[in-house]
Amino acid sequence: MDYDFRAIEQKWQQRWDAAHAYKVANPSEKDDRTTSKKPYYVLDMFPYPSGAGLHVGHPLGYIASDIVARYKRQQGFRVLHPMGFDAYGLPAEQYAIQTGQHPEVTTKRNIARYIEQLRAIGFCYDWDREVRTCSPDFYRWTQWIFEQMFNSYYDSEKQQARPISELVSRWEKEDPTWSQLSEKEQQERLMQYRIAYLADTKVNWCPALGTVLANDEVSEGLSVRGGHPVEQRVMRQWCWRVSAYAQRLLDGLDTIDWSESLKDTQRNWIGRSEGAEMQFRIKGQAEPFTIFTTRADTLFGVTFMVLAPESEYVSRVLTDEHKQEVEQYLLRCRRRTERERIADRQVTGVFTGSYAIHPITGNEIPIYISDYVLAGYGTGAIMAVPAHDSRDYAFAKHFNLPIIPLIEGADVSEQSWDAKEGKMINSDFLNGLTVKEAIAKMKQYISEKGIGRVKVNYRLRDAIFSRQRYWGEPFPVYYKDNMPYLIPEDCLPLCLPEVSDFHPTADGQPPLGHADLWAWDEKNRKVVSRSLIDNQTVYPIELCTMPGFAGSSFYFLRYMDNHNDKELVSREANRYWQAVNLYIGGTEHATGHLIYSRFCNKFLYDLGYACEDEPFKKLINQGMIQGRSNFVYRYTGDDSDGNLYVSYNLIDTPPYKNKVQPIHVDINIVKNDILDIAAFRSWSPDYAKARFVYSDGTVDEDNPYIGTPTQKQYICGWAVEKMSKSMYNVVNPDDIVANYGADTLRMYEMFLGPLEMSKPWDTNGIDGVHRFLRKLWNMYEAPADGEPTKEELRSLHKLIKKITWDIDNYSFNTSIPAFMIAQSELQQLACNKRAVLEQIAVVIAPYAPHIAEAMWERCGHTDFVIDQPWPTWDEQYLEESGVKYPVQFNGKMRFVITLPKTMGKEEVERAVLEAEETRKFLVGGTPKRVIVVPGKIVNIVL
RNA sequence: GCCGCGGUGGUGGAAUCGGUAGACACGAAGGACUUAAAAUCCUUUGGCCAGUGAUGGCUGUGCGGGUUCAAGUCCCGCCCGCGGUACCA
Repeated sequence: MDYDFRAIEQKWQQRWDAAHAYKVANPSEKDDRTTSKKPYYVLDMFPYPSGAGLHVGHPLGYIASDIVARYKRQQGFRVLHPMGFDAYGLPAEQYAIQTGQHPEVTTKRNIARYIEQLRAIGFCYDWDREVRTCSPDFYRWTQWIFEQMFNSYYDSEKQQARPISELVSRWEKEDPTWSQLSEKEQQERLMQYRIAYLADTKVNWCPALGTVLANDEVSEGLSVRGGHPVEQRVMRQWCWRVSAYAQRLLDGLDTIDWSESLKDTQRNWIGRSEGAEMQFRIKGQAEPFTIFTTRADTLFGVTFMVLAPESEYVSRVLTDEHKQEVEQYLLRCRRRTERERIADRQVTGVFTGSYAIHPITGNEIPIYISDYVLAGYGTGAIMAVPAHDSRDYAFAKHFNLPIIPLIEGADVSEQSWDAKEGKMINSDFLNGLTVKEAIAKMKQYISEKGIGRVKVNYRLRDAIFSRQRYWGEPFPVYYKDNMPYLIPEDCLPLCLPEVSDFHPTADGQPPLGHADLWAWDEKNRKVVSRSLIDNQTVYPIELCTMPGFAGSSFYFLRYMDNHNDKELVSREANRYWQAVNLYIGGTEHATGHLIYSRFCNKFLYDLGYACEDEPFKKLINQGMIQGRSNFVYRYTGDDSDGNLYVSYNLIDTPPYKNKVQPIHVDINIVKNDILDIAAFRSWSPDYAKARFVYSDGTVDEDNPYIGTPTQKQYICGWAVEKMSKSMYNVVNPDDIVANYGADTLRMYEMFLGPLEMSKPWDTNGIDGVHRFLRKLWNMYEAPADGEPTKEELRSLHKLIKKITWDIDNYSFNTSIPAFMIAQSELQQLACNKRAVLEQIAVVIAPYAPHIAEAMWERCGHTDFVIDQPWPTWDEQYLEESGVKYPVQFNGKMRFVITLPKTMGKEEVERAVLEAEETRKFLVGGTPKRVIVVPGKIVNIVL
């Protein structure tokens, strides 16, 4: 019978569904980790359900994790392998603005499509555990976590989050000023400590999207989503105090099994730098100002100071004489967008008229303002050492300021010497020391003299948590006297209200400003109409919503216990599953999701809601699947009518050379780079009159040939690009499933190459994998009883060993050839032994579960192959009596000799030297040395 | 600029601990079957050279050095591609 993959896949998907084969229950309460099955948690980064559906790039990681999940299950683990949807976000809302369709409607539709696509591929997800961030029974916990953060502060001594009530009771005892503060003043003070807090911050404002964006949502001054310009603004925003966890986020990296490159990306993003803060007096003022430097050793080379334009020190150093100039400069800085600043690297700045006093020499140092100093880092003020910092150097050259070299032999006439190498000069008591010694000595000196202190700074900033958008989690917050108060925990979830319009309001409020039912009745503890706001018992509710990373920062915990309506996750469920054993997803989340969720998890850990400090024990980044685009080449010569297309092999030959324009062509009308000419002509009216210069150079007006080389062909060019609609190179998994089956898709995606590497999707090779499955299927025509032969067992056990090694090492690509080789060996042996065939079905089940079930059934079973225990291999079947020794002469392989396995080093040497072939290659000479690696190789040195 | 990853046939890739480079698959070429085509099967397939041929020789993993009996793999110095990041003091 033919390999009817459609029937097979449909049948087994239905059977799995009917049997709830992928349902994973938590162990009952009396079970614990020692009595129950061991847990294993395999997680995929949940997708944002876009309108375009899945393309073949998305399932790559899902297939890999599915293989691991199935393998672990067969090894006897209880495997948690859930899937859900990161369903809030900008695209659905942008679409709503354009079309007027409610984002909930489009989101639901998109999710339904995603589920359909995912089901077709045969993943072993337990759909009972599905979560969606936009559903109230999920975002209730998003809001709950926000409330916990609001009610917590970071105790820097204990290095953990603590209830803010502890801080209040400490102040009540120890700080007499506390009780004298008004309620509002107390709230304001507490706000400076809360882990979720409200603050005036400089934000990335994106006018086109009408919202604020987090740093990781902005790249090179443009929004990551949509590519709109972003500018700087100061706004009152909710923030997550991620920076408090900087050190722990850094230290935790040493305890987890992630790729070095991903850890490095996080380390750079956290950006720890050890340095010193130093006080400089301002001439004529009592109060000093503070700068941060990592090069305390260069204190004797300071020739000017620089403040960030937004620095609070600016107002203090303003002199009447320079006031106008400075204000003009500040205005100019404020007007510039981030993008302009990045694009235009010219040195700019202005002198304030004030001077600082050098803390050791007492010299007067001019104070400048320049936007190369950032307000958000360190103290927003620096001491400039032009000889040893390239930015200071450029500034000094521009304003003609003195440059004092501090390192012996450093030539600073053309550029600064930034390296921390060399011996100090011109530096008083530091002279003669190395840079490293000098840094240490100066730190000690300034600490002792009270000039400054040792300080560690982090680049990591707090995360801005407000979005001026509709399609997100509402903040459970209302405002009394302009101060935020929480909606009581037992009133959650605070559901997203309906709005008449998804645009901002006329007065510039976020879309929730259109909602009528959006006021909090404190007395009756419920949401009421805004018309009832009296600021006595009814108050306005926050109009912003939460950002995308709110829900994705903890969803992995919720899967453990997703139907629990009392707790985020029960203690038992959390203790059982603990943390994600294997997390697979793309690198694009390196500095966003993977920082925020580590932070959020650490916070929940501090409060005792999560039992593991790090949420993702092992993480693999799957590579991107790029598109493989095809091109046709339109002739653009002077005599062209715009309808002539030149075959790719001729575009560099006259008369077409440099006179063709590449045009993307839909990859669906190209096969093996040969264009389907009829399809091309009907693809678009623009090409209806297309004529072609075929690969053999003939110009043919209207002969739509395609096929064998005896006929005329048009060869397309190709390139590897991002997979996107506009490049006509999107490949949809549904089409592959329809044409080849899910098992072929799964195996082919793995076959493409190592999971972590980026690679282009090239459908050309898929036939080989499909052919293999068909050949394998044909071997199951009539499984027979009988003892397998030695050779058959060797093939089988070689395969078991290989596949086990591969999955344990996440080397999925190398498994496919192993299956192919086993199939071809067994076919040559004409093997039809049930004992062998059923084991093949068991080990291929993680990769190709549908055909594996059908093969298992053909072997006479009525249960599921996916529940069969993972086999072990027996080395005795792998042993061969003889060893094939490659024999090298001077490192060059000459021949292979087979010798008994039992032979020792000397015997092998003797046997090789006596061999007929050896004499030929010695050509009479005597070997200088013979290297024998037993069981491996022989090398004869002449 | 800095950090990370990569570079192996026409293509995707294999070589897992320094030990036969190119497994496996695609593509291509030739052949079988067929009225024909599709499908299927068989053979060949890194490059160069010699030979009618079996075969043999040289060369070959981005480039240049080095370590080693032996290097795609380790070390040093470059080149190229991809990704991330950037006035972070």
